Amino acid sequence: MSSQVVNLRKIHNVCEQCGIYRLCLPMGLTSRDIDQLDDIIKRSRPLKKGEHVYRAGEDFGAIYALRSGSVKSYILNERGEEHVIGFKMPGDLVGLNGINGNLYQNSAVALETSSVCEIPFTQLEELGKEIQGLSHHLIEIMSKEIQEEHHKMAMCSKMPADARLASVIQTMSKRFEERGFSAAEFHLSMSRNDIANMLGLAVETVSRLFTQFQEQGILSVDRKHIRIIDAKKLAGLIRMD
Amino acid sequence: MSSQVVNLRKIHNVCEQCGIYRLCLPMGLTSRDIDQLDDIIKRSRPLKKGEHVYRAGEDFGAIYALRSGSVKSYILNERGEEHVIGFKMPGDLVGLNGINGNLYQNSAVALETSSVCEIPFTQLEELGKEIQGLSHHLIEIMSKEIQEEHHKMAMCSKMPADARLASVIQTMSKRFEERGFSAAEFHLSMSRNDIANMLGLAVETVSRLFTQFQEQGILSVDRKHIRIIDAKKLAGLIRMD
DNA sequence: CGCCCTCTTGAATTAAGTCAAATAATGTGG
DNA sequence: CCACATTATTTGACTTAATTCAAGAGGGCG
Repeated sequence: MSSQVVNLRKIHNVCEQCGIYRLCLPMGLTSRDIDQLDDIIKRSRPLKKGEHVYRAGEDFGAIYALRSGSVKSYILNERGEEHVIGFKMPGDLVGLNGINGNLYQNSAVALETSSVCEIPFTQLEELGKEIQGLSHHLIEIMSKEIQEEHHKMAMCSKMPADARLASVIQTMSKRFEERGFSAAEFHLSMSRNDIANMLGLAVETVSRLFTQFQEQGILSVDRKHIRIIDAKKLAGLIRMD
Repeated sequence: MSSQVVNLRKIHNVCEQCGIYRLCLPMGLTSRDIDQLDDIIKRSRPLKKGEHVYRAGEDFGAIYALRSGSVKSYILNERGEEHVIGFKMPGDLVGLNGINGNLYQNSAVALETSSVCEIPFTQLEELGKEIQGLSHHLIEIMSKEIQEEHHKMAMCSKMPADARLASVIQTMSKRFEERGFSAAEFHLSMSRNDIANMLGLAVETVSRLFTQFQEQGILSVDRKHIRIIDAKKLAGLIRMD
């Protein structure tokens, strides 16, 4: 019955079962350490499309690892208008912005049925003292997020519309590939509006660009299903103004 | 001679002498802890205008706390064009982007004579294990940087040109105030070009806007010296498209 | 003192936005 | 499961904010 024992061990250690743990917080930890991390993580029922992981202004208590599905983070301005910050995929952490000031500064909403692991932050920090490398890894993840924001900033402020959209598609493609999916063909969970909003463009512009990319033989677009036909041409569009 | 003892203690503890340590990494630490932090920090000779703190692509070894002066961070694209990410003031940390991947991902250059404290990162992490709150504080600083990047993103991608410039001026004003300087009157160390570049605008546009703000009685502008005449009007310009 | 670089200003151009309307998807209650 | 209401996407025509191009003014530094 040793297989039974192994199974029980595995059932306990949900992180190691998880398809994307290599992209997530447990990355680089030993089996034993993952076990400890596992103990503090709460797994919530799946969120339905439109349900929030957390909302701006709520007390910060935990960061969330996205296990499946996808999430959009956004802020609302004084006039109640939404501004999309970015899209998260399985393995990504959301809520890191809430650490400073102990309040979430943005909101995170499920774009499709999604499940998240809740990681209470004080417990995570406690654990960081015991587990070699955990704090460091968290800091690395945050450093990466800072890099990515710099990249998005450079993109948004100085690239023409077509280059911005091409860049988003290329980034999505890479992220799908990292997660073991096809880099050439994937499903966008966000609306045209969300994409336009994040890029600082009008929906109409994004729509026209999708049409144009298709006419130029760069993409094949069927509603939210995207197929990259000519990755070289796509990359060639990505340029500064 | 107790005053002499105190002085020697103070000479050793450069951080506590430093006018901006409350905005910097030592924030929230005890005197004793600051002392330990002090021990690992290297203080380099002042950088002259145009000298680099670090360059993109160099091995990551340390983060830098800006002690005096100001620094611009930027990236170069494939074609060698510069893209300004942001401006740093005393108390700010630069180089956090290098943690992930162990390479600096952007460059940081002095905009005027500036001095920085070099904080070797592996030693800082070691110290984090001993000093209660140090790791947490670093994580908070990074969280704040993520928040700020989100803010800049929202700004750059969806605000009209005048709102972007107004926002930068307001942010600068707040940051001067935090550092004990006048919120109403200050000197910009960066060029019009740098401001335009960061905001994704043409230099000409920024120049015209400065003129316009002056005509509207919002600012008084004399080259790089800015005086805010009507902070309410300035704030009123900050809006989404 | 004069050259160079930054900044400013004006005129013409253009990329992207707005407005309007048709079409396609999605969801909802009966 | 269908019919209708609602929302998302696409397309076209027109407008505009901001850019580009061109040229002149001002400052700072060697």
